Amino acid sequence: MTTGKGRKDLPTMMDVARTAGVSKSTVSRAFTQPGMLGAETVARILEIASSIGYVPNHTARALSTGRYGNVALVVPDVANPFFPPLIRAAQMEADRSDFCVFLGNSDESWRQEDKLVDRFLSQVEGLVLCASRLTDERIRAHALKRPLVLVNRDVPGIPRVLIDSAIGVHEAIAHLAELGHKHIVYVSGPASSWSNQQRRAAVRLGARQHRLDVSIVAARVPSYESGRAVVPDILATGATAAIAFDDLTAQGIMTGLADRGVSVPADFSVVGCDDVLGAATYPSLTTVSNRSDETGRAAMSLLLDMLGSRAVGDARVTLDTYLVVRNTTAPPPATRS
Amino acid sequence: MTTGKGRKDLPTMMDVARTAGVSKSTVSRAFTQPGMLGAETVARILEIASSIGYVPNHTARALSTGRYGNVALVVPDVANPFFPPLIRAAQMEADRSDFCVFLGNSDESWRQEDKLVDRFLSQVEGLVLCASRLTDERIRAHALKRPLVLVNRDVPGIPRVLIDSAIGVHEAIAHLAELGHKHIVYVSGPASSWSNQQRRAAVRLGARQHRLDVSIVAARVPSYESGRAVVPDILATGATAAIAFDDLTAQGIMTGLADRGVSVPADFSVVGCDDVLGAATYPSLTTVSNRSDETGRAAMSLLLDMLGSRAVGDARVTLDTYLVVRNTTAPPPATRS
DNA sequence: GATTGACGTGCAACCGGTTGCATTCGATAG
DNA sequence: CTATCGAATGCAACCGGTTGCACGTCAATC
Repeated sequence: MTTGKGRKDLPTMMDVARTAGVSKSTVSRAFTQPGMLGAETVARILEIASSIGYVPNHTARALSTGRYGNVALVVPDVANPFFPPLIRAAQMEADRSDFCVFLGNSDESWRQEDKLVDRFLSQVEGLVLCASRLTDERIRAHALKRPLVLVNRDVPGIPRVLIDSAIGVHEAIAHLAELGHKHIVYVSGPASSWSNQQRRAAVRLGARQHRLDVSIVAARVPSYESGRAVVPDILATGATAAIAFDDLTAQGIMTGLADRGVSVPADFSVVGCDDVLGAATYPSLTTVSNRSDETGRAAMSLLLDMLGSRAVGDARVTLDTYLVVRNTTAPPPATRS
Repeated sequence: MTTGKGRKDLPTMMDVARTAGVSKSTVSRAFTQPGMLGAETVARILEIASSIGYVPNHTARALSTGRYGNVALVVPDVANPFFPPLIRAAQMEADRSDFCVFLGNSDESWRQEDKLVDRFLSQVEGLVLCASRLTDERIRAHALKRPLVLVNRDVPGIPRVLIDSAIGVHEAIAHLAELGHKHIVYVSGPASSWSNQQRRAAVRLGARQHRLDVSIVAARVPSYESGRAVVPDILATGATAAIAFDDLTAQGIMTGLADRGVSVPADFSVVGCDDVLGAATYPSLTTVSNRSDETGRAAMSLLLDMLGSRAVGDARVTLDTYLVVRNTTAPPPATRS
């Protein structure tokens, strides 16, 4: 009655061999090098195998060949909407090559991440670390043991895939400048984030080129709440438009503005980053889109290339971003009428 | 220069044994049954081990013990916002017991799901299948080989964790009735979905109890777009409030209503399901919340219990839902002064 | 002083595959 | 008729651990 247990006794290669009247080796070869065997032998073995529900044991195979057929993917927070599309794409890419993927959630902690990597090391052929919290040193140490690909983390010598926000941010600034804005504000994310640093720099540069004033307001963590919380600071700058570190922050800002009777985009323009919300906000959010799915796919693909012994050298893939104009940007109030 | 390769040669147990001047077995025991060895022997071995960077090989251990230390988690779509919190919670729960988790994305296809399960079988101790697309028969077959827990899928005899929307939906209806609504509409999701069937039934029952008229409008797939698309149908029913299959659909409906100049909640009330958007919409969405994270935790916990040989019998865990009132519900226009 | 037992450790088989090498056998060549 | 060769298959070692059992040592017991 109990449903527990029932494990272990999966049929083994010996079971197949015995009922087929051949040796273990032959069964093995029937699966791995059918060409080496007689055609009808192979057919018979496969037939028997599937009839008794035999599936080669991944673990045993891995032990003897060293080819685990597994890879690991580690992210800081599965629930952060930026990651699911990335995870999904990486997943499917690995699947195309019949790899199984371990998922690790570092919970924003380098200790946890280090623990996970160690746990994974002995059963994967390679790993992808997203926005890793580890030190360069630890990353290099791990990369010595197994092929490693980084996402949004730039460590020279380690293959990495980076989302280059510069282009999209420049487009956003050009867009705002064209609408007539003269003073904008960048609402920054975590100081330690590579992406944040890059975006802030891009805003500064872009603003200079378009002769816009730029203020910086710090939202400690990237979230809806913190976006909502910094609205007073934003309004205090006198700016007429904001570029937020990410969409969640932008959305919080929109709510905060609405609470104060500031209408978007009539009175104030808002631009997000990451495009994780699609057109789902109201008004729908103008944002810098970055194809996080493509990022995941590229990283996994790069890793698989390394596993295929195709040397990738000091790969540094960057992915472009682009502005998606929706309905939260408009000319500043002063320009009207 | 190339960063590829560098795999394999992780230090082995023999390496440690050799430099420690002991046998393989002793090293093994130093890790698994330290109490059986001399205290200083253990200390020395562990010291040497960490100094040469030795970590026990998960795969080899699994092969000889049959305890893989891995579990698999399969979902139809990682990118569906309902799943990430669930995945995250299941992840962390497994981690507490030092289990690694494989993530599988069935891509809404039973073939893909079946393939993944077979791939996982030989390297996991058990698996959690979320909203499985497999037939009862296949599920039972797999459950024979490895402990299996289902989420939002009700197969008698197989342990399962189900989100019971009934309570939350009833609360929602009571809430709408109290506000003075007389005619509501349920915007349904996929016909094949267990959750959808349950929610629709709950709406029907609740409406009867509160003597409300209820119409059903079908949104084929649960998405922002389809929600937006069915707005004309919704308005055609003459209802003054809608309960949507999920939050994405609800959000699409809100946008569709706004496009037509129908103001929420002044002219029309909207209630979502799943609470995946938090308070991030504007106006913030009243919704039936369901703690998908707790669902993931419970399912993984149940699986681990089974692995611990604690028989769980024909477990059928149901999780309650509850209404979260935010700003998309208000009295119907007619009721107002 | 011999017996007993606890303790610490080594030996070797085993988990379920893979693979280099040896073996068998029929066919073709000489 | 025999030497040769290639195709098909078996043997056994190995991957890196785990674990039942045997062995040796030393102290407590009679």
